[in-house]
Amino acid sequence: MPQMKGIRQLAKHLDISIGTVSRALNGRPDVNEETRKRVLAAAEELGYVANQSGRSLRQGTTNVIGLMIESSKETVENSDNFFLGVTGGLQSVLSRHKLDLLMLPCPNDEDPHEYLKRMVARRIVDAMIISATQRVDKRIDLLVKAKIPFVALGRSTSGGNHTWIDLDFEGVAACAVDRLVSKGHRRIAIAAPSNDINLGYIFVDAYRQSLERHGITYDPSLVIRVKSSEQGGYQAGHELLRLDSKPTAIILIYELMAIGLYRRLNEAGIVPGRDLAVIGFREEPRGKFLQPSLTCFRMSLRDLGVELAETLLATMPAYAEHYPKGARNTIWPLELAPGESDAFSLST
Amino acid sequence: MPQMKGIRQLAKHLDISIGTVSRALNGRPDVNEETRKRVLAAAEELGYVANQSGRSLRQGTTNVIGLMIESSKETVENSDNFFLGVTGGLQSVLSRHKLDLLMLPCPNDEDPHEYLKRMVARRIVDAMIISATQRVDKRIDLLVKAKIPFVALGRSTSGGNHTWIDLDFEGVAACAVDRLVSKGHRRIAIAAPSNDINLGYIFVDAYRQSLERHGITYDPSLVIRVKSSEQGGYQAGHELLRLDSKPTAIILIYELMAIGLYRRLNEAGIVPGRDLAVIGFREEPRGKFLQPSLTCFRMSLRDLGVELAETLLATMPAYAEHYPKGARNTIWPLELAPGESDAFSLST
DNA sequence: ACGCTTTCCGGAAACGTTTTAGTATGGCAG
DNA sequence: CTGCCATACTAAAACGTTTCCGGAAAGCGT
Repeated sequence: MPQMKGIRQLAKHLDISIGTVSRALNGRPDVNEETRKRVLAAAEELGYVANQSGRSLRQGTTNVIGLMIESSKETVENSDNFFLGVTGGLQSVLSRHKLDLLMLPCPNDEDPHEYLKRMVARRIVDAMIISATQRVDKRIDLLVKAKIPFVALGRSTSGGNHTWIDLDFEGVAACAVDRLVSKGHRRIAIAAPSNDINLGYIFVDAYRQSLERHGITYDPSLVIRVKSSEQGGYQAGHELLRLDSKPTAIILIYELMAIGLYRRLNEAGIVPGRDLAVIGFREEPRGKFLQPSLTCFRMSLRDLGVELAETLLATMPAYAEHYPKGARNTIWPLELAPGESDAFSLST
Repeated sequence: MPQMKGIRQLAKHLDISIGTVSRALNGRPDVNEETRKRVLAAAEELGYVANQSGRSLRQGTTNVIGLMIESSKETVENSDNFFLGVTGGLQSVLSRHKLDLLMLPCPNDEDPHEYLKRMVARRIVDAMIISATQRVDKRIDLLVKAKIPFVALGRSTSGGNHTWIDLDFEGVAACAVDRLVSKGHRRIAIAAPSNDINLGYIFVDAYRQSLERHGITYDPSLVIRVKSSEQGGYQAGHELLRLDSKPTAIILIYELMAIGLYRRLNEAGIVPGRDLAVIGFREEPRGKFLQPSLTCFRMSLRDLGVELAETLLATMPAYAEHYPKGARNTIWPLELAPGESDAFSLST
């Protein structure tokens, strides 16, 4: 049996109808257990696997979950192992339901909305996970209209109340501010991304609220808008040094900024952790490689992937029974990973 | 026109046959230019995109290229932005041919060979790029037998002479050894991965040959087999310190090892670049974040992606005409990125 | 007017699968 | 013996598209 042409060949080889073969393979009830065994054995022997095109054409389903990611220069530099780490957790859940994960990398010269539209129209996935959602994100309306179950990684105001999971920026900002204030700092700067990413707004808002909770008035001049890169960090250090009334602490939203900041501080003879308290955001993959080590926040990418998968399955009618999630929106916590960079204290 | 059910609706709306609509959309010659314009306009207006299942069922092609990656813990920690970086280059080429890229992440509890078999049987991709090839890799035989065009990222001895691209480990090893020898070093250690990955063997072989070219006899005790992780690097530092006749330089195959090595050296009061010369392998994303900065090697991930895509297209009959590549195997060069960690010199 | 080619389009088959409807068989109660 | 249900199967329709084949209309040289 060199060539497996399809289910027809398999049926002929077994001398039964193709309908029965199909039902046997798909675990349908109305097939003799004896027959099923024979079919399964023959399929295994001949290496038959159902053609996905024919299958999904007929039943309108693909058993594939899509994870849309962007490969822009900035994403590559800042997300790093993020997606790879998350996929581990995703798959550990999805594989239990015989679902496969496909990563859809949006070309960086193409509009993410157009890309997603094309992928959706192709009907290659049953459900989607989209990441890096913007404050207003057309992709969400698209998915809602196309009636494709999805979860957004990152909150958004688009498309009514869709399901999303986001990192606990408020918690992180509050924890960082609390920690710095408890060390006596009053003038705390923050380096935020200058682009339109949602994270920037939320983080700075939370930073502001945390300050005010401590009775510290929010000073807009301490919010330094720079690129989310090493250069941005350098620039942030530069801006910081030019302020009339210098802050004694700074919070960085991207840990990549830290390297640039350290460099600029070094040029000025300022030592992080001794002359200025520095707290970063995400640990991986570079936070702990700096000298002095960066105080920052940590989370389990794998666990986040598990949560994402379970949330997604809860939105898919065919699987929802196993995952009766109440909450449609989840705030994912991060844990403080203390380092040396915020050792500088004003308390006596 | 709320619901687009398919080409049939579109044809009815235009009052022409579905055959003509299909030919118009696919750019076939035998259709009036006037008609084609009308069809295109209507398709755009109604948001019609051909259902991929029906399409690929009929013509046995999907216009999708698969990139198989592994999301094992080790891959996540060491590959980092590697795949995301490469996809940028891949897509810049593929999109010119209206090909889409799909990343197939193999669950880390599943045998890569079984996973690939399933994906291939599904006929969801027209061609494949596989990565992290082993010395003997069953996936290659599988793809050859299934007659699926593919390129392996990493050389292998399986499956006759298939097409592959690999990093220039020989060049890197030679460059590192030459550089260290020129600074007077004679006892040069190497920290290599303890698992079966191809890279380990090739790299150490090249290291050995480079040494012998300089008339230095290869000393197996200087080859330290450790895990490709921070802990591995720490372990390597430990082993190094226990050697009777201590090396004056060390080459690290994974830059992630450097952080652990630095830590162990620091405990022993040894400063990299002053008391011991250290050279790492890949720069991104952590090499330059260390203090003192790590001398290591650098490459353009995007360019590598472009090369991969062009090589793959050359193996696909439908596209080969545009990419008449001669060489089926490519060694991808890396460039030295000097840092401070190998400043230690024995020359007078 | 005729035959020929070219241009354009409609009809229908085909891709591989799942699923619906229908059928033969046998058991069992009436 | 008849009617009825359960079981296990077959036959055929359906999914949406592309492509082969044939044919109508038009152009053109004779």
